[in-house]
Amino acid sequence: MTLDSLTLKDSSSYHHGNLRQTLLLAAAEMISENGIESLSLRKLAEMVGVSRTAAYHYFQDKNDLLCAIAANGFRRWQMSLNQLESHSLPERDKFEQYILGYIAFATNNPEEYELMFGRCIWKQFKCTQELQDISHATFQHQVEMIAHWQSTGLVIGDNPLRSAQIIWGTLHGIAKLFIDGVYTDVNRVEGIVLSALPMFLGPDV
Amino acid sequence: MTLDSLTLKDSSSYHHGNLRQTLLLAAAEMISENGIESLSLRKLAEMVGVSRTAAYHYFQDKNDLLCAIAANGFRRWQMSLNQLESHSLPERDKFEQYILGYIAFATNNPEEYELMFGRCIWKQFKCTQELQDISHATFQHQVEMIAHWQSTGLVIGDNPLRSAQIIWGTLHGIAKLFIDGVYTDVNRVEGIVLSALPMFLGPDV
DNA sequence: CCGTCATTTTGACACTGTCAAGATTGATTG
DNA sequence: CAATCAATCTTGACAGTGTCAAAATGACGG
Repeated sequence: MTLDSLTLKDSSSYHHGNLRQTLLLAAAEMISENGIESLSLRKLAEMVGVSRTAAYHYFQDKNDLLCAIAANGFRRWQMSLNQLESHSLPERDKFEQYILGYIAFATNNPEEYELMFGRCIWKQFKCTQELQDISHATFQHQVEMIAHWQSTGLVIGDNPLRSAQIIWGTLHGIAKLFIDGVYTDVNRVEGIVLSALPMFLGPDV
Repeated sequence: MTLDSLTLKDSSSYHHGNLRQTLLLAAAEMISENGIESLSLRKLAEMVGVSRTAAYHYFQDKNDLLCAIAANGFRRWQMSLNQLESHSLPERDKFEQYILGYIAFATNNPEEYELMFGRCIWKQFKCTQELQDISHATFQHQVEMIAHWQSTGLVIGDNPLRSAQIIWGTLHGIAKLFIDGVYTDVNRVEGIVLSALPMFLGPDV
């Protein structure tokens, strides 16, 4: 499977073969290059070498395509989580890696992150079932991780859901202020989140 | 100045008189009713009773109008801050009121908040000078408030800017997860932010 | 009354998402 | 092998958008 087969249609063949995959990849690239709002179905079609409405055979509408990209993002993030858990590290270091990993994921894939957690999809109640499922599973996964760290006394609080919401909120807020350009120096984000870390730790660590 | 004079053009007169104000008010209402992305200059013009391009005499483009609305939001928020400071309250209660006030402002005016702190304006580097000025002043104001609370030992940390960034990040993140519909039960936001509050307090309070 | 100027309108263009209907093709039958 | 069928892709069309250039309108000072 060459790159060409994923980005350009072999102009001799009417049927593309793997148009859905190609569209998803091209759209993801387009988005990460120039932002979500720069994605147009028509430009996408032209880039892939297909007519303007071809995508409608695989995606109900533009929102459906965006949901699929977001779902891919959740899959990647969950793989990150699994990989983190498979390492054998002191729990305190694991927690730190979780936090740094979250920020890294957000700042390295800002547009995908915006799609996953932003208003674009969630606010308008147009969330695909697929996206609903994978995102809920991911949330659940993270709550369980926090709950575990809390049960060992590493993380403060006695309500796992509450703690997860606060920690997540903090990470999300700091990430978003950078992603959206309110904080302008992206290089400082690690330092900020590292000084926030002790806030979450219990008294004995 | 009646409501009519602010929303509908007196059809007998060619010149509107206060079109800029009228456009700003109508746009703000339109946005807070149906969301930022539902604001169209053409619908706005029709609602105000004026032709589609009339707004271009007062605003350079759509982005310019959005910046003006955001700037109004900053002015309102800064008045809130001033009002809070003028009250005579124990500092600890003032801090709590600050936090609750921030969340209330964000959740009561979600679309305006999104405009003030979201990617829509900041990410695309199309920020008006007016908006630049008022927002910087507001940020500065908040950093000074945190710095003051920190100097008295109420708030943890020794770096005022750092602490301000973290506190603001946390508030922003929690607010945004609600506003954008990731957290769905808006009524719980106060509880969450109140349990986050102790994280920020020094050891002796 | 005339001209200047701020203000508003009209016409036009390129762009967007999306629908309905038709064209093309590979696969599956009889 | 040929005919049918279903999947796939294209064409035409429509309403909507932001925005520019040029024209029209009205108020006001000379």
